[in-house]
Amino acid sequence: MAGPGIHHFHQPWAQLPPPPPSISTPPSIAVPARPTNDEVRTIFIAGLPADVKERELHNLLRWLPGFEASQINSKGDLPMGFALFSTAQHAMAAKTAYMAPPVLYAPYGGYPVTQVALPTPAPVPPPTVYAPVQNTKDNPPCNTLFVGNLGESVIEEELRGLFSLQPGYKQMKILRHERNTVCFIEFDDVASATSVHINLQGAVLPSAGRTGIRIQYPFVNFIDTYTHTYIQIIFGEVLGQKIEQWSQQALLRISLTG
DNA sequence: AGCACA
Repeated sequence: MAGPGIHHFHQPWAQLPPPPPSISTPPSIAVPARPTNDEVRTIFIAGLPADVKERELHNLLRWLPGFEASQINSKGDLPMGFALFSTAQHAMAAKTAYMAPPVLYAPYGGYPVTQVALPTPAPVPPPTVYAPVQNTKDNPPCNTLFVGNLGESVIEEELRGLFSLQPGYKQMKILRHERNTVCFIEFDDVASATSVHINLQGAVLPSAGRTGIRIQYPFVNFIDTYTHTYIQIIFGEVLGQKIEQWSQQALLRISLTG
């Protein structure tokens, strides 16, 4: 359901002249039809993906207090977003909300959980048999390993017993499928994962048959994905004039329009 | 080759 203000402000906004295509000429959008006392209640958002949808911008902003409406101007080469708030304070607060320092993605650690003492898996003697493994297509190193070629008969306790003893081990997840089983193992850091990647490559687990396990880095490295997802904020009294800048990579640039 | 947790 749409916010209460979106319908109310749709008409006046639609009547505005189309905002100019360039950042150098600010649109006169902060002149809503309802009486104001020259407050700046509008936030200007640049750096949006070229295919951004109105709905996506709305979903991004709708939770912010005082949010009334948003719209996208796709006339220029890059889309620009505008968001209207009920007061200047709300607009300011919205800007501040996106100023929050980046939350570095912490796998499995994003929210508080009650620690449950799991039974420590029985330690498994280090594998003595190794089989050659072709690992032609691997992915960039990260702190998590993907393990395949485990066979159908692999015993989870054996997997846990082996990997949980490795230095830097954090946790692992085993995915059992119809015909094969894979698992992910998270370590404290890339170095720990890398040494396991090297040392246990091709290890033959007693329960896994005669072929060695294949250790790879996963397709998707969420740590990289999230730590490199910055939101850049630029404030400007005049649109496009940088006054304060934060972060290195831009997903969004949010300015106050005047 | 089989690739999750948010």
